[in-house]
Amino acid sequence: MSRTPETSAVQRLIDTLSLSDQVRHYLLDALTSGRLRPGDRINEAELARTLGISRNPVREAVSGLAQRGFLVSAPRRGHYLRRFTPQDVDDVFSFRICVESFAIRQALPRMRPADHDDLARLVERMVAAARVGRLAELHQADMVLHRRICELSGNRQTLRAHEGIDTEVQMLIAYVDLEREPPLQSALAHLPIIEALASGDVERSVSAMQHHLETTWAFVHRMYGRTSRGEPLVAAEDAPPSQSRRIRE
Amino acid sequence: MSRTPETSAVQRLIDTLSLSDQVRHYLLDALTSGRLRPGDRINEAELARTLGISRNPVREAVSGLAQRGFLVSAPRRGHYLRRFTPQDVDDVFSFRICVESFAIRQALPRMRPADHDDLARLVERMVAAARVGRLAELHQADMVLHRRICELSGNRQTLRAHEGIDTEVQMLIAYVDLEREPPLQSALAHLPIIEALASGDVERSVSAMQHHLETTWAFVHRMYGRTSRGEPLVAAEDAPPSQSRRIRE
DNA sequence: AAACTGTCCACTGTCTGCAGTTGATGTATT
DNA sequence: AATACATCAACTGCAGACAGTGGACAGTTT
Repeated sequence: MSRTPETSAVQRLIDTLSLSDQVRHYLLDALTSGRLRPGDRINEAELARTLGISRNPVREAVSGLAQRGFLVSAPRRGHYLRRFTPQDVDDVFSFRICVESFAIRQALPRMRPADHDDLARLVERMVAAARVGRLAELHQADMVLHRRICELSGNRQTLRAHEGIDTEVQMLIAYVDLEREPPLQSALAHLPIIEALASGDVERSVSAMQHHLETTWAFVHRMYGRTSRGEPLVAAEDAPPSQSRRIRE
Repeated sequence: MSRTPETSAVQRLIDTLSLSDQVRHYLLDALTSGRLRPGDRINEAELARTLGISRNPVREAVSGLAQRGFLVSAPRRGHYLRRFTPQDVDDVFSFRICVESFAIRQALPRMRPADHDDLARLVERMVAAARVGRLAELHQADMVLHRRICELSGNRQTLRAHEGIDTEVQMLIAYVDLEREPPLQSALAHLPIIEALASGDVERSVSAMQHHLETTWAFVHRMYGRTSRGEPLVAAEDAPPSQSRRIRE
């Protein structure tokens, strides 16, 4: 049996997903990559045609993302990517600090040497990627590092919450990447965190994480101070309903 | 024009929801009320027949709840309510303490006298309900109180996270309400919290909240120590996939 | 010219039907 | 009797189609 390259293995895994799951990933990527911009509506029929499938899987994916808060829905008028306000940035990042600090507190006592090595390798990857300007790889490793800490906490609720936060953050920065933290600085900013973790000092680790997140927060906030000026900021969560059918029971 | 009672107004509001939204609420109620028990499978066709609708709205609701983690899905074999382990209890409650503490820190500086009165009235309702043994009303007010604090934080992420936690907690206690905290004690336990909030002392408020949640945590944990003994505890998140179709890119 | 009204189109929400898979039941084989 | 295999019913995943609504546009009125 001929060995297939890694991408094919991944591809085979993807192929086993239901169509609605594939659409969900497709849309999540569109959201977090900036291909879909705030205010953009999702045309179910058109998307279904584009993907070569029927509308049902599309609807399931879209409706699920709306339930999770990544899309807003206007009854009878479809779903769209909501707009972001400076307050959204503050909400996400302040909550993120809360969650990731908690993750560190739960993770650190459980961490073994191999885990510390893992994190160190991730930072190395970030630094290397930053040096050669591979930004995508840098941000990928960045995301993995933060998620890894949540995984190490062993708390499913924490990990789940982080998933949502991470998606929010990626959506926030997806379409305003005008000015980011310098890559190398961004990569090196994680060193104090893993060093503090390796030392076993919980409070120092939490402080380091908070400092790092506050820096990122400030960058994102600055972008929103500029880019969102004058735009209609508040998402239309209203919309008058209409029809009237009821389920039995 | 004849005035309709309040329930009709609510009913009219529900009627304006799409069928899938109605099913979603129906299922959430089934989950949190204990009508659906851990391990129970959801038969889409049967549920659709019961509700007198087609399978599509049912599928959308079910798939959304699965995406939010309230149901586990086994490809080609349907969705079911996952089983709960003692660790799930610990995960939920420790994270809940994290979130609600954070909510207090953000909410307290923003609270106005009217807000404190609001919370006080809720506790009064709880005590009154506890005295006359109206447990449903007690727990309802309890839930509203905790959510209200998250609302007062003004942080959408916090509120959203709390929604998930609250659902998890209700699912946890829905089918094991063998021994709960005595009603009156449960109601009175909230007094120190709102008193501390009224005094404006953040740290004391957080401590009071943590103490209260740890008490509840201990009660729920004790129930799981007993009831889940011997049962298959771990949810089946595995299941071998099969088919292979792909969306066009 | 502005506001109002009627018509039309695009899209969502829902329904019915079909194919493929899964798990179960029954049968044959050792 | 136990195991392997074939058969079958039930259910999920998906497709295609229809009805009703919302918004746009044009025509009419003041």
